[in-house]
Amino acid sequence: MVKPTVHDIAREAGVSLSTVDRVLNGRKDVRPKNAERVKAAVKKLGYVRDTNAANLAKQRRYKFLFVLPVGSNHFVETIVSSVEEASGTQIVDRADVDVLLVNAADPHAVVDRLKMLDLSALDGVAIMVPETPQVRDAIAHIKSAGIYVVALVSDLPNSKCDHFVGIDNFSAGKTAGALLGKFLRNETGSILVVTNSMVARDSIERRFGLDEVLARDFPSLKTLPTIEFYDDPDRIHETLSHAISAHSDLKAVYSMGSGNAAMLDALRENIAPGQLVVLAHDLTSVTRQALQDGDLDAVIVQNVGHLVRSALRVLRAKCDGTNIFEAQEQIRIEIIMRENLY
Amino acid sequence: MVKPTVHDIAREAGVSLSTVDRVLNGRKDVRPKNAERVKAAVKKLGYVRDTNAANLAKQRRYKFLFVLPVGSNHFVETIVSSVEEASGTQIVDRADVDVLLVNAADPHAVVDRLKMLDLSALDGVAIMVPETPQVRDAIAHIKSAGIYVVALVSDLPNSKCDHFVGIDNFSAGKTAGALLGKFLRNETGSILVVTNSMVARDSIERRFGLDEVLARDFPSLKTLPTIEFYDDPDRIHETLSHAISAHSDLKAVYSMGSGNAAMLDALRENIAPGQLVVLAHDLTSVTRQALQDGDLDAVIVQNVGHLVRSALRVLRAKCDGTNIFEAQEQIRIEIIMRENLY
DNA sequence: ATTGACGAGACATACGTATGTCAGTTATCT
DNA sequence: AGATAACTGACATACGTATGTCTCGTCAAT
Repeated sequence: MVKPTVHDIAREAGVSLSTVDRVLNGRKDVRPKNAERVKAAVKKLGYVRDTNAANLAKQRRYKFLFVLPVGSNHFVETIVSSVEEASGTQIVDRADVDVLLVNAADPHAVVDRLKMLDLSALDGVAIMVPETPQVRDAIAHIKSAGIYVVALVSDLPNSKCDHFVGIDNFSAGKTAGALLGKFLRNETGSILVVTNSMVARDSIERRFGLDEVLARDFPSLKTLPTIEFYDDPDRIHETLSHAISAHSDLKAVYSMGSGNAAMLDALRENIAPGQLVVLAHDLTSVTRQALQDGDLDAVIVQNVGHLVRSALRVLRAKCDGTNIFEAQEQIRIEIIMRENLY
Repeated sequence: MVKPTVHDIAREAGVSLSTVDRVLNGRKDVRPKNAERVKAAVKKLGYVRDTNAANLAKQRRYKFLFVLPVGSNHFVETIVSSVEEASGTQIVDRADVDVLLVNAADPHAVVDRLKMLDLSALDGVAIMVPETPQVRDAIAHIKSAGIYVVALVSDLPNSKCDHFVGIDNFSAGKTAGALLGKFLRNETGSILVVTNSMVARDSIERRFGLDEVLARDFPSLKTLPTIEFYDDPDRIHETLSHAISAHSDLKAVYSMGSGNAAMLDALRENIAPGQLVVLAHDLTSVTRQALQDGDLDAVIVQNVGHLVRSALRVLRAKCDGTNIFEAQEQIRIEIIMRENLY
């Protein structure tokens, strides 16, 4: 049983190769009746286009762009280096991949940068910025140019993206809750929740998930109101030491976002090692070191290499018009401790 | 900057296309001097063979085989269905994938089945059986026929495999130890360790890892000698209920291998839900349900889809003579709870 | 001087698909 | 009916690589 080719289709349908090509590539100038016969032949013979041969013939190179937020964010740095790593892999075969760093804090700046893109030389964009009305419009504009867009890390539910590559942050929060609950089995006390900013939807969703699990399954643990850092190390030190002295029953700290370096510093200054359970998100040089040193009990992770490769695979599939294999593109919520660090 | 082709190499080296082809494909009839010039040109222009075009021209289809143990093993079932799922993906493009089930308990039977293989119609094998001298010889035989072999799940360190696809079981055991230690924070007591058989190297390595972490980091927890089930449900019930009554300070059960269904049944009969911390390996229908029901606190997992796809990617890369991307082929030790179940 | 082995080049064909040209055939509209 | 537009097929060329055949020069051994 050998794979059928366009020639087989042409023979089966009783039309010429040109007509088959016209049907397959959605060109005009083909009678409905013949189009039907070609489609029937495709179905009957189980023809699937040989994407490699097609791309070879098309001499096509894809151009993909990652739009990422700049800033003092270690997580983004790991994404950038994963993108660079992935360039030179089978995945980015026949594709050029670039990274564009934008100031995500300023929606207008983001949109301005997006407007400057040369859309004619672009096939797909993976974008990681908070969703604002301006951003939503910019994405609509990009998409109207026939460019595929996937949301990365943070979903953009109101923008018409082709795909979301990232974890479900509500589940991530629930996972944090379950982990804290099990780490504090049979204990009573309160949990400090910190993040850089509750404006980011990620933090909001994680907080919801956390509260749901703790309230339902671990009622002896109480979560304190979220403390926001606003990227200010001084504020981190001050608020943390204040919270620690204010809550004598404090049992754990859960950091939902970035700013882990300063937070860990502040913890080291104020409490003895191992006194509190400490949980954070994302594997960076900081959290990695903290796991090694025992300053963090566990980190909730979305594998960045997987994230980047998945985004590239999805964009390629969209461009090639092939199906994506859902199971492979599912980003898992991983729990990393010192012992299963990679 | 466009990708150089064989034509560019020929021009650069001042030889004909045929000569370039002879050098690139290791054929004879090339003067050393010319071979050098071609190699220099390849390096200078940064030529990399277009694998897709090459495979297209070669009209090549690869044939891969998964050799897996039969038996009442849910884990193997998940592998088989992952293999079937993956057939029909980009990964197995230009490849046929088969599964061969063998009776791993009988090394001679395994070897007999391996000897019956038509090696001329085979390009790569992913094999998951315990390593015995007979198996080692059979693998050497397969390899001597120019077929690539990767070890799956259990490493075969004394066989000359091309790759190992699976987790480090020593680290997996350490992860279990850390998890138990953190789940039983501030508690004192003993931990029951069960498995089907300590003959499998996986179990031995996991046990080593477990003991190392518990002894070093959690000295208040004591591990009991490993109980072996030998695939006997009655024995599971009997030994478990005996162990539970014999150790009044029992705090946790860690199941290192298969046989989880019967073990969970036995636990449900003998103890109240939530009384013990329960840990197991591998995500199957059984452990999945037990996580949902709260009968298992966590499962240590090697993602089976990833496992299968990695094996296929590695085999393809070996056949194509391309590099494998290590970071992508690293199988991670995942910790799954009800909240991050996928 | 002849033979033969080896090294090298020129050229052709193929893989499955894309795409263009051009001549020729229908269908549709006035 | 004639003009026009819509459709169709035959054919060629290309993508980058593989692989075959045929030719020819070189060099050493007979």
